[in-house]
Amino acid sequence: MCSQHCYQYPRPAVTTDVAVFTIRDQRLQLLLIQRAGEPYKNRWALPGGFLDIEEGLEACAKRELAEETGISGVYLEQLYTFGSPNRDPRGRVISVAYYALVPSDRLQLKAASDAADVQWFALDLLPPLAFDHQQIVTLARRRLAAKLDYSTIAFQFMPKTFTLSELQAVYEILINERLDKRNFRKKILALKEIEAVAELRRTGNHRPARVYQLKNPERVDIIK
Amino acid sequence: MCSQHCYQYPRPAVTTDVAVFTIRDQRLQLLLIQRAGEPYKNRWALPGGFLDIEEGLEACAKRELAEETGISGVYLEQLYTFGSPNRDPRGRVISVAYYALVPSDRLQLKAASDAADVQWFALDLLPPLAFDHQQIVTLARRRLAAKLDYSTIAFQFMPKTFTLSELQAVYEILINERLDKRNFRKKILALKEIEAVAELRRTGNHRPARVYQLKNPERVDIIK
DNA sequence: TTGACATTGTGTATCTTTGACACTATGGTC
DNA sequence: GACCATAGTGTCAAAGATACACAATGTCAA
Repeated sequence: MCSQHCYQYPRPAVTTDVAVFTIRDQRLQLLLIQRAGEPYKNRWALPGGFLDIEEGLEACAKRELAEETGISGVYLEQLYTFGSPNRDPRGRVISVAYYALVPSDRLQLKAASDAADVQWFALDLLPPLAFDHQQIVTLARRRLAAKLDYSTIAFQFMPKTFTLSELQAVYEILINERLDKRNFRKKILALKEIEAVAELRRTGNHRPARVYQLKNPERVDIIK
Repeated sequence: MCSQHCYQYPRPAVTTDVAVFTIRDQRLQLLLIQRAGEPYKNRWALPGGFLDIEEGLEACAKRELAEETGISGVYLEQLYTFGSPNRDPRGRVISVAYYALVPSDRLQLKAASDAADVQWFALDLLPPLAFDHQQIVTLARRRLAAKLDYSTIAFQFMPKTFTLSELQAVYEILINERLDKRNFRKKILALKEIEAVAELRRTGNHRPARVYQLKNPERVDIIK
């Protein structure tokens, strides 16, 4: 018996999956959802799902991300396409993987109803993941590290306004290394990507910090 | 009436396409095939075709490349996945694009029978291409240019053995700029990726050149 | 055989970039 | 007003990148 959609040759199913990173509690963290159904029931997995037939790939990634986690309007970039014949026990499934970066002031996940099954995890304490999702995460982490060196991608983790110390903390977490304050500020300001705003930020009993914002918040530039 | 393969939800077709580059006649060139059937009949297009249901993505790219052009055993890397809903008039088709680099001593294409429809084109003199293939080519060219700076990818254009002058000529073509001979040699030799072989190369009435080969011919290293 | 030719192969000096390093400025709190 | 905590600032040295010119070698022809 035939289902509704029939083709002369067999076709793989196509999904998108998204590795969503943020910086939370001074750590690089990844957003996972707990699978409700088979296969890999109850395992944690990347948000994602099947491509609608009339929908662009990036649109699918954005839609699934919004539906499953409530996140939208964040930096999103295609990562790699995974298509091992055996990566999904249900049959042939091609996954176009994306990664996304969420600023630390946008961590609120979707409505409490099923918030239990959406959760941030520190990247070095991930639970076992469904499918080949660990592979996707590893590749995304590598790409992120590489792009730090030659692009302004790290700015995508920042809220609209931030201090240079906050920015430095983000870089330090991402590369897992301490940086020299003076050299860091020199290098960042030389990029001419950020500008000071009028306001100062006072947090605690010490000198307040200047506050900066991106000149082109959406844009990620290739530098050097 | 149903064809043989039926699914509950509609599925896109999945193809791979490959942008194959080489250096020929002192120019960067691209391999194209002329389409025999509709759509875009008689237009030039990238080699590629539909994914077999049991076949890995890279395997598909390699198979199509071998079938359509006779080329195999060359450097091949996944580039990007294109999936605009309207990129193919036949319906929804996702294309996983690859790019490949062919050494200049392996330019012989497949058997003469249909050699007429497989041809090298200088990259700056491409005919109009089918589908969104021009977009794929443009992206591949950009990736290639970027990788020149931070990897040893250019070596993949070289035959097994080559002189430093030949290598320099390849770099000059790729970046479209003259390079200083002494600085170039210094930088290349510092990579420790190539070693001299015993032989010398004599071509013309002048001093013969030392001949080098890659220490790890398959490998492309990230440098710096 | 020797001189002209064409290309190979080599070193140094300068400039630019990167990295190391420590103290003063400012506002809050007691 | 003294103490505390973090913000903010400049210089010197090392390393890396760039500019630059001539001697070495084999072929060919006279």
